[in-house]
Amino acid sequence: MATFTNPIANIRAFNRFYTDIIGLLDRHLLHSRYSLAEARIIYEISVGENLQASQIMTAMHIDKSYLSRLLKKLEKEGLIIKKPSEQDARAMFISLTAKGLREFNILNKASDEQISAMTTGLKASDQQQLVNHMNAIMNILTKTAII
Amino acid sequence: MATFTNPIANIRAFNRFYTDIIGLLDRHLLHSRYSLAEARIIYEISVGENLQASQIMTAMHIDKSYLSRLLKKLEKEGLIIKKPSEQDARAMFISLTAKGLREFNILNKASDEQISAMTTGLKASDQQQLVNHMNAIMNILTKTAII
DNA sequence: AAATACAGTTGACAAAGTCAACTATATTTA
DNA sequence: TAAATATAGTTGACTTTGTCAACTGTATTT
Repeated sequence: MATFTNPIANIRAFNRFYTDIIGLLDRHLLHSRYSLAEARIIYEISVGENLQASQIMTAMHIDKSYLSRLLKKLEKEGLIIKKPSEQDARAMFISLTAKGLREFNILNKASDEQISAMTTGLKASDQQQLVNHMNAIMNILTKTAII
Repeated sequence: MATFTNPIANIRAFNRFYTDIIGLLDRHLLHSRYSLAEARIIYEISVGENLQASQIMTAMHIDKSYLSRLLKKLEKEGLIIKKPSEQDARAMFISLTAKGLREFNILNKASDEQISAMTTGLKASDQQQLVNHMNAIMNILTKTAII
C-alpha cells in the first residue's frame, strides 16, 4: 500500500489517488457534457455569487484568455450572464442563470450517483470517515490560508 | 469555507482543493520538464517494477494509444526501456533506466521543495495532521479495494 | 496630461487526449 | 487443426484543452 510518510514523497501517491477517484468521475461523468474547467466555473459561481471574472481566474489559477473563452461558451449556452460593473466599466460580474443553476444541480446529482456507484464497496461508516478526513484536510488548508 | 458535508456535494470542493494544491505543483513545477502524465508513468514504474504497458494503462485509466505515445517519448529520452515478454510476444515490459531513476528522484526532490515553499505558512503540527489525514483516506480506500 | 496598470478579448499556436483502423500474436471454438 | 475471436500495442487523423502575445478600452498614478 502506498503511504504518505511525508508531504514530499506523498505528492505522487496522492496524485494517483486523486486521479483514480476524482479524475475518474470528472473524465467519465462530466466530460460528456462539460469540461472539468467548465464544471468548476459553474461551481465557483454557485458558491461565490456574482463574481468578477478576475476572481474566478484567481480562484482557479487559469489563464485569463482561457477563462474568457470558457465564459463566452457558457454564456452562449445560456448558463451564465455577464453584466458590466457600474463602478468599473472594464469589469464583468458573472452570475448563473436559472438554467445554469439547474445544470449545477444536475452536475451535483450526477456526481452523487457516480460516487455511490464507485463506493458501494464502502461501508457507511467508512464513507463517513472518508468525508470526515476530507473535511479535516480542508480545514487545515483554509485555516492557514493556503487555499 | 467549503465543507464536505457528503460525498456528493464534496466532489467539486475536493476537486478545487486538489487543483489548487496538487495541480499547482504539477502545472508549475513538473510541466516544465514532463507532463503530469509522464511524471506519473515514471512514478508507476518506479513503484511497480517491470510493469506491462497494459498494467500502466489500467492503473492510470488512460487510453492505450495515448500511453503508447508517451512511452515512445520516454523511451526516446532514455528514461525507460521496453523489452518484449518471452511468454507473450505481443506484450512489452517497461522498466526505468538508470537515467529514469535519477529523473524520478529529481522529480521527488523538486516536489519536496515546492511543497515546502507552499506550506511555509503551515505549522509543523498542521503539516503532520495533513499527512495523517491523507494517510487515513488512503487507508480507507485501499482497504476497500477502491484503489 | 502622460504614463502606467488593469480587465477582458482575440488570433495563432502548442499540448493533451481520443477514436478508429491497423499489425501481429494468442486463445477459443467448431 | 483451421477459423473465429480476443488481446497488446501502434499509427494517422482528429478534437479538446490550454497558452502566449498583442490588442481594446477603461482606470489609476505621477
